[in-house]
Amino acid sequence: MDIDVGQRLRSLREAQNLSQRQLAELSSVTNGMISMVEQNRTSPSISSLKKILDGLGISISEFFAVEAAMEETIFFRHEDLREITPPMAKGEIKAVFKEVGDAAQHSLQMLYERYEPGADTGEDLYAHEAEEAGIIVEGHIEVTVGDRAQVLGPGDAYLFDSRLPHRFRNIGNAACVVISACTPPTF
Amino acid sequence: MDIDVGQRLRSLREAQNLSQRQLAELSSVTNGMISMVEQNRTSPSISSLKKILDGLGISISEFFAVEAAMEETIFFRHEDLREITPPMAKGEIKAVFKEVGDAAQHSLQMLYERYEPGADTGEDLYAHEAEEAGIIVEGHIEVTVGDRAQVLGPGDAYLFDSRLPHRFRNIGNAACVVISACTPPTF
DNA sequence: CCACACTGTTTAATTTAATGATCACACGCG
DNA sequence: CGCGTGTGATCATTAAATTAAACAGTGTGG
Repeated sequence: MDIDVGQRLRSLREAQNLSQRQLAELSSVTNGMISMVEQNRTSPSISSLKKILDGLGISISEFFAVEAAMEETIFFRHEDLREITPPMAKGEIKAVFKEVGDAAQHSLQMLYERYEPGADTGEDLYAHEAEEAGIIVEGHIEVTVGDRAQVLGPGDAYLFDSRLPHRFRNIGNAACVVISACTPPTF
Repeated sequence: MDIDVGQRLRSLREAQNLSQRQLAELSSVTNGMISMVEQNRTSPSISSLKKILDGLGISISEFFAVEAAMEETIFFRHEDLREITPPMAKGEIKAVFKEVGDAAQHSLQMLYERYEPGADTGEDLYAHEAEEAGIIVEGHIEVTVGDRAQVLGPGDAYLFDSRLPHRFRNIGNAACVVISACTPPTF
């Protein structure tokens, strides 16, 4: 599932009608290297790739932006939701999840989460650029995001950037059910 | 607006409680190099960075996702959710929504939807590429997506591409509550 | 107290990327 | 043809990434 860096770089350059030498001038790298990279004869360092992409006016994150979307299954019975509860937690987390072999690529993931009294996810830090949101359906739960904490009850909601460290703790004495979503999936 | 590759890599590794050597084992690179990269003493090649990120289970594109806004509203009391019920529907739809003036840009929208008996959204078709998912919390509802229809109950879920025409109808005699999410916002 | 396992860092050798110049081909023009 | 200028690819050299092994620090337990 590798992206062909060389191929992609070449088409980006050609899309701007630049020659390897012109781009080399804009990028402060040599045309020879651009040639090598486009042929995948060398794997450029991040710093070098960044120089080249600067010349193209493209950011690294844009360069690596990928897209894919194929679907089939639409409806999911509750017993078909995939159990993805982390080992340490009291409670359960179930995901709306397509089993389709290798390429189950979605931009949205929906979770059913049930936290028993005392459940604690611990601090979590996801790398992925994503947003995470949820609505409390039943019970109460303490949600900590970054340095802010709050106890939420039925109907309350949260929405934050997934890269912020976050933590869920059921500090009450009844189970708590949360329906949450994040984008993109982090698995 | 460079992101600190080394620092970012380190926090990602630590978020998974991995030592440099453990990650090295998973990544097929040496622990020494991981040390160097984390200190920004070398700029890894794309292939090397990819190996390392493979060991962390994250993709290059995810890695380069840019840092963004931090200080924002995170928690939402139920009475603060914005009412966005379409005029014709029986029931209500409330959105987790930030009022912040101009730049309320999110990739995820979370909805609390309540359908009274007889409620019917009618056919809906959104032009833009997005995904829509939901989990039924209470009651039953008939969900039609494209040419497929199904009656879902508590705990059941759905997930589909927003470009498919879709429709929700409460054909029972009790209210139905659905928590749903879509990405990106469609308003 | 010493040995052991673990952490991250550093050093020296090797492999590889990156440079600057050259090569080879194509096109237009006198 | 013969020359100038453009393209991308290639060759030796240099600079840098990468390796493998050693170094230094922190517990932990016999």
